[in-house]
Amino acid sequence: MPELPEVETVRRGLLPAMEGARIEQAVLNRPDLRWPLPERMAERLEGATVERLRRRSKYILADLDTGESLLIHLGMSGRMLVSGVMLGGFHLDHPAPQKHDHVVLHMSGGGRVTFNDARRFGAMDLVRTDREAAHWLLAGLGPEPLGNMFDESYLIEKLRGRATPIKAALLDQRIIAGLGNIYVSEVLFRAGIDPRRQAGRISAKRVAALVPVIRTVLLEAIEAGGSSLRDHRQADGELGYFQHAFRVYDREDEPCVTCGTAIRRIVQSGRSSFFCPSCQK
DNA sequence: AGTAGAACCTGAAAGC
DNA sequence: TGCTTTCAGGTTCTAC
Repeated sequence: MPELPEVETVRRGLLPAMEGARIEQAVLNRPDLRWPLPERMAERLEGATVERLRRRSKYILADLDTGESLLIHLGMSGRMLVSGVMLGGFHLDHPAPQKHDHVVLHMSGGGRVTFNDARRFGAMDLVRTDREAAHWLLAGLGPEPLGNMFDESYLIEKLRGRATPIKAALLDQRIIAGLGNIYVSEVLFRAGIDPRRQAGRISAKRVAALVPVIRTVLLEAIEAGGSSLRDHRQADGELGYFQHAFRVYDREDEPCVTCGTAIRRIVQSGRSSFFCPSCQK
């Protein structure tokens, strides 16, 4: 489900329930997600106040006043539901429990945060905040695409000599952290690059042009997510999903928005890529 | 070293 | 209607 923009939208949606609030009760309905939950997780959470909510790539970090941070990844199907607070001008009532509600946090102030994940590819862990960068899940991540460490010269250098398709390179979280299958297709469409092209064989000029495209695509999606929070009509408290008009993703056989050619779908390393065979070379 | 593919899970949708 | 197959927005592990 979630790539960087969706995770950022989830983070923002969690703020009113979590930031500055105390975790009064943590209910763990199973001992593991993708991996076992950390030792004594409920005890380490209960009584702690959430000082800040941050995002690193597709991870959410809740900094606690205990010196630890709760690390959250939504995997493919992970969903966050907030209730008991105001969101987008609506008061969100507590929903009935659902199948796959794995972790429920009862917050001071009446807020509730429910982590639901059918496929259980998601994860949670507790890490010392001051040693967070060394955490095994975060240590290998490349730069934030919206941060200062990501720029034209970095990407040119990283892609140099690579035989892998540009699609796979942009999906590689060690090169750039936060893009997923949807936004890679969208980025390559806007940059006019064929997803099958070998990363190291794209001219430096075209690689450089990718950088602002990546930023624009992500920022537009974050903005769309922000709108969904402001104009939350369903008021069901589910965060991170929002209507966003994709130009190529999931549009196989539909006309290209630029030239009308039918969008193609191919499989690369087991995953769908969508592109316009006329606009992308 | 670098890359492609399988594996981890469940559920929704499409196909027959 | 019901059974089977395919596919899903992520990441790690294994095998070439």
